[in-house]
Amino acid sequence: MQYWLLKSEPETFSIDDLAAAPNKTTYWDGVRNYQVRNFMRDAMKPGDLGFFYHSSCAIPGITGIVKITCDAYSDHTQFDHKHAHYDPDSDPQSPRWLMMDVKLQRKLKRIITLDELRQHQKQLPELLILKRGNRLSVTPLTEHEWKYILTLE
DNA sequence: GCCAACGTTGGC
DNA sequence: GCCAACGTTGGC
Repeated sequence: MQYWLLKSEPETFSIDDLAAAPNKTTYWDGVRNYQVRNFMRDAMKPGDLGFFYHSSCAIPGITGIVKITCDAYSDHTQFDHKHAHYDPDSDPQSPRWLMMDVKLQRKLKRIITLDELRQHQKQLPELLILKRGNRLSVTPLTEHEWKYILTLE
């Protein structure tokens, strides 16, 4: 069992959008970063849990808990030349980019803000979201980080 | 293989 | 809108 933090811009797709989706499930498309692709390909497994994080917004922070519900599979948007994430260099026989499905487990009772996480940096010294320059849209968390953050709720 | 230019992310 | 950080691209 692994733990993850998944960033989403709420103006594009928010925790409430996920709550309103059929079966509270969506596919996580648009990853165009090799490190994140490799996480999805090599490390993320069905049953893994993730924090749903709102980024690039007024109050960045953790808003919910999701479950990974399948292994990574080809992200179809890479072959759609009308799509913003179209990748003309990806070979359909060997797709470069992957996505997976996530299902909402529950919304948090309240948002655990980035600001609040920073106040607990001593207890979370390796939390990647708090590191300078961290821009990965998917990052792993340790079990300790996962459980500690949940006690803040 | 180096590295300058450029694009993107994301907090503020 | 600004800008620091970082990944990618492409000329050499």
